[in-house]
Amino acid sequence: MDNFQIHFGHITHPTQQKILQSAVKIFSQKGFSGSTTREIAREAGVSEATIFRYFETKKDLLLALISPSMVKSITDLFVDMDGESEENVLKNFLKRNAEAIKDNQDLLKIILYEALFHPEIKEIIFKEIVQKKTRLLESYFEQQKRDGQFKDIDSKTATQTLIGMLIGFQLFKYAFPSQDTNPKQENDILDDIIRIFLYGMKK
Amino acid sequence: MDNFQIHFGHITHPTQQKILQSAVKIFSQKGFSGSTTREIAREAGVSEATIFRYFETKKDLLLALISPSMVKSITDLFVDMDGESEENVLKNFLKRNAEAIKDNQDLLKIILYEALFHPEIKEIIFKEIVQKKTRLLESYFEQQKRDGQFKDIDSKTATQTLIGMLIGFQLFKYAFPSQDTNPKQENDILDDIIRIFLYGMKK
Amino acid sequence: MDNFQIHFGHITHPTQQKILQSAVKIFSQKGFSGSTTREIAREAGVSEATIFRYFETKKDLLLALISPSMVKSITDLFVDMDGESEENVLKNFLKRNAEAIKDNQDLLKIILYEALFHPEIKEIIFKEIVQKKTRLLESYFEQQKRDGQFKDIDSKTATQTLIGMLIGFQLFKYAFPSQDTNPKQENDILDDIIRIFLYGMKK
Amino acid sequence: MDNFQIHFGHITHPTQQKILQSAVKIFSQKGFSGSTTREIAREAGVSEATIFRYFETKKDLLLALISPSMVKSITDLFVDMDGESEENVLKNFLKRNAEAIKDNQDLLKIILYEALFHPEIKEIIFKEIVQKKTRLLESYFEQQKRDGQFKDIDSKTATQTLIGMLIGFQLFKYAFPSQDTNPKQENDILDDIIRIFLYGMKK
DNA sequence: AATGAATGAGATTTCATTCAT
DNA sequence: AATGAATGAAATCTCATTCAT
Repeated sequence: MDNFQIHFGHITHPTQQKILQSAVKIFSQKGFSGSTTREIAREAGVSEATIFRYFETKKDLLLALISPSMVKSITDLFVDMDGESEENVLKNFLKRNAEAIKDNQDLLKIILYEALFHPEIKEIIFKEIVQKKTRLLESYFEQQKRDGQFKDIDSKTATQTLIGMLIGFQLFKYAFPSQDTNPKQENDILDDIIRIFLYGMKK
Repeated sequence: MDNFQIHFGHITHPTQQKILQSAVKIFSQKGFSGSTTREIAREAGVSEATIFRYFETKKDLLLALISPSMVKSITDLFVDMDGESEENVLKNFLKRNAEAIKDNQDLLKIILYEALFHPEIKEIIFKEIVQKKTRLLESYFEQQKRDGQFKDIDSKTATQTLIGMLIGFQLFKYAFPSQDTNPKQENDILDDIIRIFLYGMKK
Repeated sequence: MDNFQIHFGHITHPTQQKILQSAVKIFSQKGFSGSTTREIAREAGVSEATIFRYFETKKDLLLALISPSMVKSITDLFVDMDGESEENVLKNFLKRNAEAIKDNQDLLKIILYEALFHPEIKEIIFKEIVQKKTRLLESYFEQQKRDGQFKDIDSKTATQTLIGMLIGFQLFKYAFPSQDTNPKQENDILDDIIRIFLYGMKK
Repeated sequence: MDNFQIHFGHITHPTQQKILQSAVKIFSQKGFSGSTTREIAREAGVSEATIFRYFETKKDLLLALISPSMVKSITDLFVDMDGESEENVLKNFLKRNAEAIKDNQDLLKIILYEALFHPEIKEIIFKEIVQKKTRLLESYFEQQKRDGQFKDIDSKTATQTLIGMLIGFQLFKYAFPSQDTNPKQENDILDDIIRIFLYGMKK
């Protein structure tokens, strides 16, 4: 609805595409266990039997959504930290990530929440998302410290803090949207977040 | 297991207590939809019929865990912002919340996950947790700004940012615990987080 | 409600009385299989366990309501056919029966419905109600035929016909009461029924 | 068993037909609440799950039997009052109805008895059966009165009386069949009933 | 390639009944 | 005499999955 139509690049058959898209929609609304193959089939406009032609089990359907290649295609979009100033670098990073999150909110919702109960999903997240982002930021912070720009604050902590800020921003934006938690413009909020973080880090 | 035995203060009957505790354990491991009343009964050492003597439906069992009074008893523990210095005030706040989270991790996991799919739960969280913490922090920030201590950064944003930091900290601590994401001592990490935030906010 | 409080004469204990009365109420509203001992207990203001102190099984509770002595106490009220004229005799008969039905409608509803599914109840009805009424009427008709008052119509048929008329009257009165099926006064209707029957039978 | 195989005209699928027929059989033997879906499934030679493929709930299965269209198909068979003499007209009416009842006894048993506990069923009976028969007879009686054939007896009462007679006849025929309540031939009994009624009504 | 039909296994819920107090 | 607590057994209903076409 307020979501892009995800295209599952490595999947060829249009029926399979429809099923995957419907699964994203239903799973994100009701969770994996709370969804039925019947609903997904109905949403996709196919019979339940058809789902099982393409995916051996319901769990396989979930895992197809979260295949490493799938996750990679989301996270690889923005791997570089660039920009003319520190402020710009971080702002670019946050903004690109905010956009990637926005474009894939339903899928991310599924991934994050099902990770709680499926270790293999947690593993994928950790390897494909957490570690990558973490390393990227950590090495950036190390660089800045070496250049004498940043305080001597542990880079892991700084990384987790920044990611936490991003998550907090998303949380209030998506989880409690109508409740006017913050009337400011998204862009201004991101600017403020960066200000807090940067001035906190800078010498 | 790695969790305190929660005591549901307003519940009188020991059997009911056992059922609630078992429900917390099972729901937190498999999610509400993924759990069966049979498992909960087995865990509690009672028959399934006994569960339904105390809770009309499975959903009612979930809601009993998340009753406003329940949630209140968690969140009301620490309502004051106090301490001799700003640093101390914030550190106290974060630490107390970190402890409250630790003591109730299973229950919080359930609440956060199920809030996604049950609007009435989201409502409770919003009213009993988000709004309370938010207001507390916001008024503290407003005070600091008035006193000329803090920069003129939007208090809502500052609040969301600080909460995000806390969430980030928890996330890495609980979601990816074994993966040595951060070897530093918990206390030191909190100190660093506060340093970043405070120096970001201070004039 | 619109029903007398039946008193189960041979029952001594007040708790047992209450249970029987509640059973009549609930069974008549939902049928035997559709009622639960819980409802009956609640209605009687006792615990379910108490019901089973007085009645070994739920079925025994039903049978206690329909014990021959119970049924006898209803039907024996009016055993004579008397009156100064044929018209009066029949009218007295119909009226007394209409009253007996009115005073025991809930119990009769139960008896009639459950007779369908419990042969032992059907047996009781047949012996205690049908046969008695039937014999009474048949011998009256035989007498009238012998006296040259009535046509030579089979007495069994006449009996069944008259009873049918009474049932029809009751049916419209109780089954479709609000639907204004017949605005006339009850007494006038009975008069008309008797006129039809009597003029049909008389030579 | 002693019943025609009802064909549910508007239902297409043979499995659904089998289920409906089995439901008629079981419900008529044990009542709705006293029957289990397991028995019905066994009788129909399908799994319980299959029943719920065709009928969302057990109650829906009951209501499908008593759908207005179903009831209509029974009662619409005989709507005309015709014949050369009054005697013939009434005899035709009673006979046709007696036949319709015979052909659908199990279903009628269900309808009549469940109407006691399910207002929506009572409603259907009233609209589809009672009102139709009632109107038909009432207008016939009005006509006869206008033609000077019948006494000035209230037409509603006359109608209820005649219907009562028919019910009485059926009752003794079906409810106490083996007990030799009436050894006369069915046809003769109907003749007698009509004689009583007609001579009761005629001027 | 797609599906209508069917179901086994199991989930939730109900309910008559027991029993210790 | 009465009941709160508990439950075995069964009832209704669900759902992922299979299979013949």
